[in-house]
Amino acid sequence: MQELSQSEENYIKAIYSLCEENNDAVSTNLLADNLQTKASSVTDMLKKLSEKKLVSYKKYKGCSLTNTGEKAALKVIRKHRLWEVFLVDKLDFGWDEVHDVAEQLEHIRSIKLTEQLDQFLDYPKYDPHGDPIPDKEGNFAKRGKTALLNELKINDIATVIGVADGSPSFLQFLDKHKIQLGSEVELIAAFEFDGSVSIRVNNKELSLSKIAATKICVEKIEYENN
Amino acid sequence: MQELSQSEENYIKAIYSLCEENNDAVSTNLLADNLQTKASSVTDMLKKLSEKKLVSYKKYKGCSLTNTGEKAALKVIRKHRLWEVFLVDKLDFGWDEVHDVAEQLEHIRSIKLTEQLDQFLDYPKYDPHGDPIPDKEGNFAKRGKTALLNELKINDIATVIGVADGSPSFLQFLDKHKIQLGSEVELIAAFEFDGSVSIRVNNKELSLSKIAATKICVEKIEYENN
DNA sequence: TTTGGTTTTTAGTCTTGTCTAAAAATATTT
DNA sequence: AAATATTTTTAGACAAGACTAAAAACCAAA
Repeated sequence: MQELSQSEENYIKAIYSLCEENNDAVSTNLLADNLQTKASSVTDMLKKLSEKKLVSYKKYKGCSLTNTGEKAALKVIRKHRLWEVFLVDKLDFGWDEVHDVAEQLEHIRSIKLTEQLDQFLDYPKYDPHGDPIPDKEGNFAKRGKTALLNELKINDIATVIGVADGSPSFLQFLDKHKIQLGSEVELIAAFEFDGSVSIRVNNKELSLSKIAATKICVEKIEYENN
Repeated sequence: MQELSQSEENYIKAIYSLCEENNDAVSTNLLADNLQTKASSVTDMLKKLSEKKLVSYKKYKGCSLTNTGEKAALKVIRKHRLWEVFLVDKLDFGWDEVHDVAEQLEHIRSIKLTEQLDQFLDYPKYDPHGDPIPDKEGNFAKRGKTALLNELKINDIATVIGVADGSPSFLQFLDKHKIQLGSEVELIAAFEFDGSVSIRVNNKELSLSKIAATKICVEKIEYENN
């Protein structure tokens, strides 16, 4: 597998995301918009990536990734998301501050670095935004049922996988209650009159307002099947 | 302070090191050698850096850093060495495996990243090779007396700040005996007939061969003065 | 101080990735 | 289906950073 430049990696990554979103070939202009560059630059790069068999591209018809290209994209995405976890979990970055730095760190070339980082972070399955982290082979952890905390049923147990609000005040709030990525929570009660819920976290009971509960993304843990 | 390209940072860093070493202006060829590039490329870059007032350069006379240039160099060196500590301490890299990766990581632009990393690593003063880490303002921790473990006197207490051998077998040896960067060691006895020593580490006594003792760099902890 | 050798600089070219302006292809509207 | 609008591609240029080959400056020895 050939070495890609940072620029090439950025294109591949953007194509991957846009393809997922639109379930379709990606247009030149959309890519240009996304990468904050000009359409003509995109055309040039698409030719190059097409040469390298990373992208399938027909003039005027937009582009999509080949298998090889997709693998390359997943490698970059894996690194990006692992670094995001690192920044939030270990360096106390806010969930909203991580993107620009991760955008740089994702291009560091070292397989050992990536794998050791993964281990150091205890093999996280989701990044701080709740997006799944591909494994070494590019497979996503098949994700369980994702929901907001307030959508759980009584006695459901779930893992915190992200938040829908990165404001400092909310993050401080979570911090105070020791709710982190990966925390296990159990829904004990839900109160209809104000939408608040009671949960068990860290073996303690905690009451959350509706506002708080709707901002916490969780993945239900299923015990019976599989 | 202007943004520097990776290439510019590499030049500045090299000039800094070579200036320190030779206590003199750095010649074009020496720089070219050091950076694995050609003299003509160096000349081009020196002109550019001279423009930017980072380097003082007179044709045919070699170059050295201005104050601004030195500050810039120390920032890069700070990042490089912090990342080295991270890789060795947290990701279990061998002391000899870190350089290439740190060479990439040192260019990541984020003040917050650097400062949080510093805190996360508990404000290390030396990197795994025993080189001092400049602080935010570019000041080195004024270093205590550096020595090899076998040069200590009986009852001396010192901190492990590096090794002179990065081979896997030696690193495994250190690992087994729980000798790490920052470990405190006390010399209990030195045996002349074979050069071996007894030390206390982690509240246990341990005997080291002469070969091992001469490969461990330490900094003596001085209690009485200062 | 002149000759020869080394080092450094200049001049010109290349690659990567970008840009603008203009041309070509595709879409949309009437 | 013709006219117009939009999108995409081409053509040509530029900046950064590197290279080769040749010229210029410096150094050292006879």
